[in-house]
Amino acid sequence: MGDVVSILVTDIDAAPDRSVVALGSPDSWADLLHLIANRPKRATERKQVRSKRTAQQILNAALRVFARDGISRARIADIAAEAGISTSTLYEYYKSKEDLAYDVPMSHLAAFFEDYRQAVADKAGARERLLLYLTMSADYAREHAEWARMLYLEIWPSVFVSETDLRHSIDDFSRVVIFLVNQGIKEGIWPANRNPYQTAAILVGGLNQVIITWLLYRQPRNLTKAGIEVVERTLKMMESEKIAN
Amino acid sequence: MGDVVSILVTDIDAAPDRSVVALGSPDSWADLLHLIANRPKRATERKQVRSKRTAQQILNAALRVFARDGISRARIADIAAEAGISTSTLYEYYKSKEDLAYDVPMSHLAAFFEDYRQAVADKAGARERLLLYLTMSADYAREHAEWARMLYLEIWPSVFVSETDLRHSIDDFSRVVIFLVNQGIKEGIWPANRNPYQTAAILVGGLNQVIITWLLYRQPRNLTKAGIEVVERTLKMMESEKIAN
DNA sequence: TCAATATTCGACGTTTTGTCGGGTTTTTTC
DNA sequence: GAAAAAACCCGACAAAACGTCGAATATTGA
Repeated sequence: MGDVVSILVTDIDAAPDRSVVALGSPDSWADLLHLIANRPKRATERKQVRSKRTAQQILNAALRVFARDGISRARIADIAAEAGISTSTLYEYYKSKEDLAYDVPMSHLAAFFEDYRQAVADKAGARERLLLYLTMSADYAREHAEWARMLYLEIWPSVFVSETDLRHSIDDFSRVVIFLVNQGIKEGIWPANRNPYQTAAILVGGLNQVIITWLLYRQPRNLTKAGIEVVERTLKMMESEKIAN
Repeated sequence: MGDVVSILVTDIDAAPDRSVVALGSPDSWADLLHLIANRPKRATERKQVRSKRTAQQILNAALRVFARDGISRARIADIAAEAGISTSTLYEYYKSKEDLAYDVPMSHLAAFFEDYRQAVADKAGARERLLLYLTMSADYAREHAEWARMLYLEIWPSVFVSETDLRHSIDDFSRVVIFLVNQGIKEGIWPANRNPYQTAAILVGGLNQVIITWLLYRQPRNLTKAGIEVVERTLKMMESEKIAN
């Protein structure tokens, strides 16, 4: 999987520093949901209506062209043409192709978090919340395949995402899983003698593997179903760990 | 995780075509090992000794520069300079940057397969072979971090690898896991009512997640240990599935 | 040794990225 | 509601990176 959950680590060293702790491990579920759904968008917000429309057209065009040609092969001129503007206008919005490539996945990621925030509102237990989260992420990839292709297969793994805002959003993805794993341990669903980061890695890794395989080969055919199955199987195995121990 | 194991799928549709079956699912373990360790190298083998040395220098230089700057930011001129040749000479060896980027991981991948082939010689059971395979892959990533960074974080997930020779080697990685999972099912170690592709996805996905986290953040500190732990835990969980069922 | 072949490189052409100055449209101010 | 300010847009141009070609050099084999 690549993917989206990679930072199983951010919080580990955070203990000494209050501010990082506050950001890294919100005390409550509500705080965490609020955090992930409200990451600052672009610093350069556009003022005029026409301009907002242009900005949106650029994002749409970029998604199409990047998905079709791949980021490295895609040309800025093509994206501008697709958006119906000149290349120099595009540079008015983004300082480089790299900058644009990193911004494209952001809006969708924010939309996913918002979707989840609403869907999870009436769920209480860690298991139910986690199951919903992971299966929704598979389903979201299926529904927005162009975007998922770009994020999972090109953007996420890039070493240099580390330096961008996008990194925070990607970190958020795993932060949620780790929070819920810890909650589940507190609830006694899963054994406490397991490393929660490792648990999260297995859950997310397995699912992402399935998602990526689907993105590349459209196998398994029904991603939604396959996502649910792999997550439920993994969760069940983890629950039986307690017994087996 | 990206990773290396992605093609959990290749064999599925292969049944009707004999040649594909033969290639995709060798009957014996020995055949499979032979296959993966002997993928054709470059088509353009060099004739002169001087030239072979130059070819090696290019690969070494490319690995250093790609790992340092990332593939998209790396410049062909820098790689040539690092290799002590002119850029036009480099084009004598590779027709494009992309071509070079895809070739760099190949030699190491072949070396890994060869290492494994030797190490597994005296192992018999599917479980032991699989455990060795996966833990060795984590350890190999640790030992060759620059290479692993390039493969796991940049090359592997790329959409366009599909079109290259590299894809075959990457497919080989998962082919081995799937072969061993099936062997384990025959041996009765794991339950037969599970989808072997899914089983492989969980094993590889979880491990790769750990490897990628290490590549990005050097966490967990001891990758070798963490790799063994996550694989053993997953294998144990899978064995207890039978009981829990 | 010398002819045939393989390899190297400097010079040059092409493509793509990115910048700049000025013109146009929209918003703000009075 | 008109003028000033700000935001926006684009054509022309500069810079950088990619990639090609033919001549020069080195290697091989007879």
